[in-house]
Amino acid sequence: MAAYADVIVDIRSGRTDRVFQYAVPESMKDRIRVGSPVLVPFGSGGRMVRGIVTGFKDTPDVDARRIKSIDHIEEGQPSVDEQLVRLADWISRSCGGSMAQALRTVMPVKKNVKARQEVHYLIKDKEKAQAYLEQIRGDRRMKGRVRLLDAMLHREDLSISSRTASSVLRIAPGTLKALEQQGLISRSSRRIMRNPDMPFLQGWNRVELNEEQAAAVHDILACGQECDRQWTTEKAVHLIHGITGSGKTEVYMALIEKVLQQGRQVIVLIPEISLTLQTVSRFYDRFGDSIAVMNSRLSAGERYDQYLRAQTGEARIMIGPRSALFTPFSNLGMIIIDEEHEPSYKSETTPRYLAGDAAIVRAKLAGALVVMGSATPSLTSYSRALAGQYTLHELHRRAKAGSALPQVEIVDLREELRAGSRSMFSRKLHEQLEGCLKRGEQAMLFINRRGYAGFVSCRSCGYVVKCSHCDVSMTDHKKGLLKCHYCGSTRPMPRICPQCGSPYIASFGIGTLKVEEQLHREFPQARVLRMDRDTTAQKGSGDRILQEFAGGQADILIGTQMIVKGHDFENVTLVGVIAADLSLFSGDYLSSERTFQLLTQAAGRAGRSSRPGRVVIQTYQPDNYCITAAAAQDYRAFYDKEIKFRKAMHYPPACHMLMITAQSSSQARAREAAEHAAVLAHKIEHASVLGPTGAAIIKVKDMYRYVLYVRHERRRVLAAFMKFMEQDAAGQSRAFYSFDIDPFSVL
DNA sequence: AGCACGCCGACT
DNA sequence: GTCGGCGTGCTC
Repeated sequence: MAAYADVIVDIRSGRTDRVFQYAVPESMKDRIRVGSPVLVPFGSGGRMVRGIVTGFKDTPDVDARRIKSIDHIEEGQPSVDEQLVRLADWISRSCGGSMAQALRTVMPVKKNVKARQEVHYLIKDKEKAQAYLEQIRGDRRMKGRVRLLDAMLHREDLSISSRTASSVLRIAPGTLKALEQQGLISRSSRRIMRNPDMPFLQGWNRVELNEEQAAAVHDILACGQECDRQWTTEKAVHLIHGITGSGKTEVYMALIEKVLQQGRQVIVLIPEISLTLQTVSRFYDRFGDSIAVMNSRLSAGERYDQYLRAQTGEARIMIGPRSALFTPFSNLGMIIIDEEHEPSYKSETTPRYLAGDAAIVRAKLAGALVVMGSATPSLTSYSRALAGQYTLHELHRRAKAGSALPQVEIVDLREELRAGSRSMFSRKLHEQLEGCLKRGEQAMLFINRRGYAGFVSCRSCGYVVKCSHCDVSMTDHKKGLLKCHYCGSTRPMPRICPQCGSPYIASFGIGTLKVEEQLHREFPQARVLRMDRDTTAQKGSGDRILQEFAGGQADILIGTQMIVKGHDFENVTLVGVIAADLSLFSGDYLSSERTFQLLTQAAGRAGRSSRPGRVVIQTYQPDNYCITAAAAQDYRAFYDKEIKFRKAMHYPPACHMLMITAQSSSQARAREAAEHAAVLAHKIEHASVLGPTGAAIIKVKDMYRYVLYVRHERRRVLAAFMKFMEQDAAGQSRAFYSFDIDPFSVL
């Protein structure tokens, strides 16, 4: 073992963001390794600080007399996997932020002091339990009990650990207690040792794969075998582009099964928003409690338990949001990223890593495969797949027998206005809603409130005011003034439409509440549920609304984008998009992509079972390619158009962009700081600099904000500049800088 | 982040 | 003459 260790000293400052060399005392040499948490003397006075070992060397880099010794290894503190230390190094270099910050993001949370005992519950009498289950099935107040008994009865040993019951099945402690008191289950602290070699796959709920699905599974596994010989990105990274309802989840499950059979583990990333009971229970049905679930709602202790389950091999599948990427599996075989295009796969705090890119790095370190899937892949991923960097798999057919893609109609709202229809429901949508209600089927109304900031458009011809330099829409900035969020140019609000001369030009804003009111007026008999940020503020209320709707307790569900993400409602035959344009001109380069994704996903909610689905998309831009392509569920048509636009405008993925925001309570100082950053940015070779300009909302919480964009072909160059700026800024406290690298969701 | 070193104003 | 202000710089 080497004589010297590289240690990252964990101090909350960018100034010490480098390794410091320490001597390894003889007594530690057999125990210390990369990732070990250590206590080292740092600075004058021999003050002790925490650190993480990131590497070893035989020779000192500096005068050996200056090198101190490691004090001790912090036993009991969680250590970091060697692979994860290297992943942290990549994150720090490619996404900005200090190495200490990167290490903190890949590290497990601090251990909970109290040791956990293994409590198990066992079904006492199988027949009795089954009879009781049938008796309460369908009772909505007994949902937890049904879930629990179902799971337990499906297990060979008729038992379940309390940990699995609460974290995977979300069973309340009271439910367990009640069933125990009824004498149906018994509590014990017996430890069931699972034999890892035992066939543990239960095999129920398995679905035959169709040809397309089977082919994708086969091809991916074949690439996996080649990767075992030599790992390459082309062979290891797979993008499944499958239309809504094409059964991507079944493909994932088949893959997971195979990887588990090889004795390797799987990480499944899903967007935070779809970490619902429905999604997780699907996996649980198939794989039982070899599943661990990460969730932002878990406490630190619970989270650590999930880590432990993964580390000890008790769990072999980790399902969770992007942070699940750092699960310390020893023999990781596959990382699955569901709904790959979702914005929640990018960290919104430093380090701003992209789960997809980080997954590829982790997979490379582990020799594992990456499988990304989406009905609407991000432009970046799809362009990489077309360029041959990833292997592309296309699923063109809906998996469920008899289910077809819905029939989509676009309603031109300009025509509606001309025909004298002033309601936010077009005649077409009104008629469809009526029919839907009459047949006792359900409808979803989707309104994208994100565009609330207010773009300016003409109600008569659909004209949208755009910036002449940037080809993005201008937003209603303050009274009478329009502004471009990219270059900062302004122009006065036109009184009449510059295109058709109509006076019906105004900024546009509409919300879910308005839709609900209108619905009550036009369909007083309909039972309506509303789901948006206001109604889901309470923990668990989102799940409740969705379950009520799934249970048929409402006819119409109104909501923002949160209702379109991956929920399967069998009885929904109509989807209405109130104003498709709302997200189209929100003022950033991603607005088209986001609109297309939302519309495609929304349309995909209709007709999931055998009854035919219908979709009505209302818009002022019936000819816009985002809308026509989404209506036709034609991803490729959208992609081809959009990628041309991005290339022409030098927007990602044609290049990378760094956004620097300078903030200060003094407007002059904020502007100065942004200008200072711009001067420095201009020195980067092959970079182009946009701005600085005042932020769209210049003053937030009494802080003035100026933004600057730096474009460069290489992300690393931008990350390095960001690091430099962080340290530069720490030295001169003229203003406070914050940074973001593309893709940014909102500007 | 801490802590020492360092070079200018009001004090026992 | 000295105590101490916190500006600047370093920490293996």
